[in-house]
Amino acid sequence: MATDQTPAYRAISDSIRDDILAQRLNPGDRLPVETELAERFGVSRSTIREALRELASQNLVETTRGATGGTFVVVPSTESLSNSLRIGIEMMAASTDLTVIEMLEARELLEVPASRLASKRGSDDQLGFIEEYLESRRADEAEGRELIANWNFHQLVVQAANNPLLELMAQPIFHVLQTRFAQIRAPSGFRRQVEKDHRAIGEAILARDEEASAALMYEHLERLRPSYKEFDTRLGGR
Amino acid sequence: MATDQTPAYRAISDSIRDDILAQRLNPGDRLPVETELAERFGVSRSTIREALRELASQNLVETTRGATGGTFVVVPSTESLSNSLRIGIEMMAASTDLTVIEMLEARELLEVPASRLASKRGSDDQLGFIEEYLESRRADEAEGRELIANWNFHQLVVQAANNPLLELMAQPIFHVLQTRFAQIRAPSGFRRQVEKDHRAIGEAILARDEEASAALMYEHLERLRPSYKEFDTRLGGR
DNA sequence: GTTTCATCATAAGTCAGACAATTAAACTGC
DNA sequence: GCAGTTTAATTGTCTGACTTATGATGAAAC
Repeated sequence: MATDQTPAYRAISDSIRDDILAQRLNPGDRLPVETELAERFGVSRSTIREALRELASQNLVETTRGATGGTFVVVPSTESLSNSLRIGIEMMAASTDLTVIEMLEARELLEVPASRLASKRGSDDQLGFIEEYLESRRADEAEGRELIANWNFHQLVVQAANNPLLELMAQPIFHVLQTRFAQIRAPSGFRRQVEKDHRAIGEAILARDEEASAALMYEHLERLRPSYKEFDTRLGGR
Repeated sequence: MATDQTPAYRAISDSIRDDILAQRLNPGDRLPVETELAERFGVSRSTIREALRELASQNLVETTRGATGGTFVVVPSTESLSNSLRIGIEMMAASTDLTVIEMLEARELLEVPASRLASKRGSDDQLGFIEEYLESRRADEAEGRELIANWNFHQLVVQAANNPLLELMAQPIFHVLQTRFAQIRAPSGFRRQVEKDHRAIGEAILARDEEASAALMYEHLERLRPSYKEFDTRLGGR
């Protein structure tokens, strides 16, 4: 006799997830309280709670305590999704499943078009942020400050491309590469080159020159490739 | 006095997640049994279990029952990650955060280079699968069968590109589009065109003609765009 | 010796019921 | 009206028990 196999909490979280995906439950909706869910599904409250924890960590629901509390369906933000994806990619990168070269390839694939799209349809505000960034970097450099927020540039470009999926995918890859990279002191010549590239790309975007910005982004990432490769092997990379 | 705010189960899952990401716990490692974790963290077993459910649904750990059971750190498979991502994208698409056009844009961004890469470095096996697919479709058509497994083509191409990240990202987007699309009966002329495009792309890949396959994939997706757009508005899309 | 089967030990899965903590709303007194 | 207090609702946590799945162990059969 084939027995259950899948634990009740999993079956329940699957069932509720289906309800959400099929839009029988919509963002903002409040689920019944835990005791009622327990009754409905014919299980104990602990089991229900375990099911809800699964849904919560998939960014499908949120719970709050107190009188007006409860469990609510949420629409996952780009940020929360991006974060989950980042963790997954980090794990894959830590095992042998994913090389730095592959990450760089994917990054190029996303950011070159992102640069083009940012030039094409970035809002004035978004381009303003890029301009601000360039200016603040110029100021930093004049005063001999180190690079702190180079973190921002690629993020700003991708955001300006105005496609949430692009942001969602590019962000985690960039973050993982950046984190690995940060463990090693890059030679100052390298960093200067990065600054220079960023400025050139940024200015092309500000001039709304799609092809130039894409080409410059491509060159920039290609220039990065050997360095990443080297740092990778130094880290005992694969 | 600011009290806890974050529940214990969250704090604990965060803590264990940190251990995993910092590689203090590695794939294959077994966590202590629940009762021992409970002691260590000074909480009850239920709280530990809720923390573990969170980690499990992020594909960071797996639990099995029985004598040799326990909780094990796993490296998330492309498939499980892809699946989580799909759900997130589905949710975003169901709310107003993500349009079909944006998905199609992202898809083009991924699949055009994927086609190029597949031509360049797809293994003989991978190209063999594509060939098989084309043949089976030809057979279907000869016998007047409907399209069943057109589902496969794009998947095969992306896999042949041999970059796990590409697969990870392209798959969910494709799947979400496909699911939406499937609700509507496409005119047979449209489906015939799709078949024709697939064959042309596939043959270019088999000939290892990078530029041709990329160009054909681009044209193919561009051809799809107005149809998706139309179907989208018919569905009350945004 | 090897195979087959029953038993056992171990770990997760589930349950019931209680109490604690948090939160917003309702109430009270001024 | 307003400030402070009470209260009700809901999740958070604990305790301790029992159930179920599953590999290991050892005994019996071949």
